[in-house]
Amino acid sequence: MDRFIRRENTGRTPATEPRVSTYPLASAIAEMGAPMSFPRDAEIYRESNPANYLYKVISGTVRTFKALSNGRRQIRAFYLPGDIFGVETGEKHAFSAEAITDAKLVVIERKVVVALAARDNDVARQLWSLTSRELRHAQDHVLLLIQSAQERVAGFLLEMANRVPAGNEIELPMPRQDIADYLGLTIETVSRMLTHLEKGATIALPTSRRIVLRNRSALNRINGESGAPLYLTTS
Amino acid sequence: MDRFIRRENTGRTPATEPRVSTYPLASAIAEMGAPMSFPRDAEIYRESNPANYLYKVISGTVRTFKALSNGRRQIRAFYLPGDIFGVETGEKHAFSAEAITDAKLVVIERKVVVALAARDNDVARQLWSLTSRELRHAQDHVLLLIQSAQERVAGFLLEMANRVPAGNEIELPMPRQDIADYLGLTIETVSRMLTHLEKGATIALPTSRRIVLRNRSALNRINGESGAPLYLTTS
DNA sequence: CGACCATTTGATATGGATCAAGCGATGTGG
DNA sequence: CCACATCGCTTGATCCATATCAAATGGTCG
Repeated sequence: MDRFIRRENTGRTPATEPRVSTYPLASAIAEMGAPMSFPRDAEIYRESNPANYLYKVISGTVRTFKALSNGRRQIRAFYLPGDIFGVETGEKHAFSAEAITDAKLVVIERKVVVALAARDNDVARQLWSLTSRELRHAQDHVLLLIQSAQERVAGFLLEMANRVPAGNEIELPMPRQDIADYLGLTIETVSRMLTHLEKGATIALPTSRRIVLRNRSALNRINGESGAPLYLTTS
Repeated sequence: MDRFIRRENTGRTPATEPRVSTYPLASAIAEMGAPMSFPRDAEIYRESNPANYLYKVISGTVRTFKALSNGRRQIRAFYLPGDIFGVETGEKHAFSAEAITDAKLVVIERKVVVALAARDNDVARQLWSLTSRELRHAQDHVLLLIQSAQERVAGFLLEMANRVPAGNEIELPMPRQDIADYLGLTIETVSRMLTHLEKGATIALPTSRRIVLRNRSALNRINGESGAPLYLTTS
């Protein structure tokens, strides 16, 4: 796959989850998956590569994206610890995946999971549910993209805040360029919208990567529509 | 549901498909579904209504959309004859559905299909596959929305042309406003892009609803990236 | 300390929205 | 059957949000 990929010292993580889990997919990944580490900006897989593996994020952040002809890039999603990605509808990946920060993943062969799903309805249902999550996310993404720059940035912040339920402070793992490519804006516009929100006391920016939501209802008001994006966390 | 809905004279359509079909979902719908007619602009279901039915388009065109707070509207998809819609990930519809033209649908209870899926893996797989199609479509939609107005319109025309494999002439069932709401543009911009394409001899517009693709490769060039959207036809 | 990279800030350009009017087809009533 | 109202679409003029181009700032690492 890539020169950056290397197997961990295979000291299996202690099974903190019950052996007969209500989440058989999660257990399967935990028990049969291989831990792997990727340094910052390493490629995990590339668009049009065969989709032979599923990935679960243990630590770090991953982006999936599509590179466009004109050099632009469309980021489809960010995956945080606990998220599963790489579930493809076809034989090939439709997007590329890269580590945004140093990341630890657990990797499991697709065919193992598919075989499991054939025997175990719960696994099948969970796979289907992963696709559903992706669908909901893509639909929310569409909704974001038809809004103004202000609204998109507000929506993005709320989305991230919902995924990291750690109060009102978010540590953004990704650079401005990634946010811009996710929102279909330029980094300059993203930056301006953030400083504008800061001037309005809606957020604070202790550092460029750390964002304090000082007025969530104002953000929700800006965001207007679109309801809480349930998002891609493994239940 | 709605005052417009009325059952057909229940003369079942003759089963042209083999009794033991390779598409058990399609047969189930054909055999157990109820035919219904909707006049132009009739509501089929509304956002947040319980999602108790699946729908298959027999004739006519359907749009699904979300109404936004500011009066705007985001059209998610157009469904043509043969397409199945109404498959929801949750208990409630996330979008509303309306007939764009007079439309004949076949309606089947969700729980019937779900029960069938529990026994028949093929049905389950087909349901999953419907979600996958929707996902692919939503992803293609995202890709459209980050492009220029020119590119979006070109992409839309190619998408429609791929779905109606009737040569180079498309009969658009929807008004400009629907196209605009699908592409996140205004009707004026859509109109301008079309006349611009016409002036460049890329398309012809015998009537406002009828579009002749005179130079598909030029359209593909404008569209640039994004690969053929496989789209939502029932296999 | 100095180089580098990410981010912010500023000045200007531009694509698409908005506002407004005209046009053509369709349907209705006199 | 024609005149007129209506509706969907196109065309034109102007405005504005965001892109683009350019430079300054700040933070990080050798």
